[in-house]
Amino acid sequence: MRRFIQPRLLLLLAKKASHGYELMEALRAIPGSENLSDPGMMYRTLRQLEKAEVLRSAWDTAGRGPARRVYELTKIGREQLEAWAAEIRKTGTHLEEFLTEYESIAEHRSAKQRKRG
Amino acid sequence: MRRFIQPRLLLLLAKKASHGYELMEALRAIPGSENLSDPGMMYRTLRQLEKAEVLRSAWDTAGRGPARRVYELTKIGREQLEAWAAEIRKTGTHLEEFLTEYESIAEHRSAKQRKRG
DNA sequence: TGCGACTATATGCCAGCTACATATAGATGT
DNA sequence: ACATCTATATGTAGCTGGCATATAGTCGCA
Repeated sequence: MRRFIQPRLLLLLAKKASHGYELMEALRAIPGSENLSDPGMMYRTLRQLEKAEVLRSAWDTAGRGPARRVYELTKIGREQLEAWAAEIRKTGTHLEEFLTEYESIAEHRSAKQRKRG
Repeated sequence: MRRFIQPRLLLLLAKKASHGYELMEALRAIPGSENLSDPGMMYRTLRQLEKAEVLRSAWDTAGRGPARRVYELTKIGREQLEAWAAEIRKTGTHLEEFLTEYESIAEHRSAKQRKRG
């Protein structure tokens, strides 16, 4: 699934507004999404989503450490997330169909092998 | 899922040796794989898989129409397909986890909306 | 026999994406 | 003062995907 970082970010932000660094660490903690936690990808993707009005951001200078750019979902963002969910459901179905097909021929093959052996 | 054309081709070829044009039409007929049926992609991917010794090919001049380059799986190819299946199973799991999470927050949101309304 | 449609393989190109490296800088602890 | 951590951002090179284009054999048919 291409651009899986996008739905992952939107889902995280749907739960709670957050900034790049925190999102990066959150992704790092999700099995199967570790590879999405590259800072380069992160920040560029966030800016791109903001440009598309899927997210909006504001600087947060309170708290400790350097200033953070805090992102939150817009209405478009919530709709986008729903669209992603629909697409991911479809993709999941296609993957299952693939596996069913694969297992049917794989079993066929091992049946023949049992016969031969 | 990146490069989904590869597992799809390998699965088709695991069932039956075939050539580019036929594989293209086969993909076109599989729901969710229509977009993989571009001839440019097809032929390049097939050559690439042959170079990686996942497939082997031979010209077939019998039958009607122009000569066809017929591909079949190698042993490496069958192993590769099995590896793809394993990866796809994993990806499927991650997608399900995503959807479960999404549905939990989506439900939460609509519960709040019902309360408000 | 000439022409269009179909079958078949192949290359060119470019925009966008990904991975990896690097730059910058404020805050914190010792 | 210096290292480490937090935080954001850019540079770049290679790969991928989508779309267009080239080439050519075969078939049906008018």
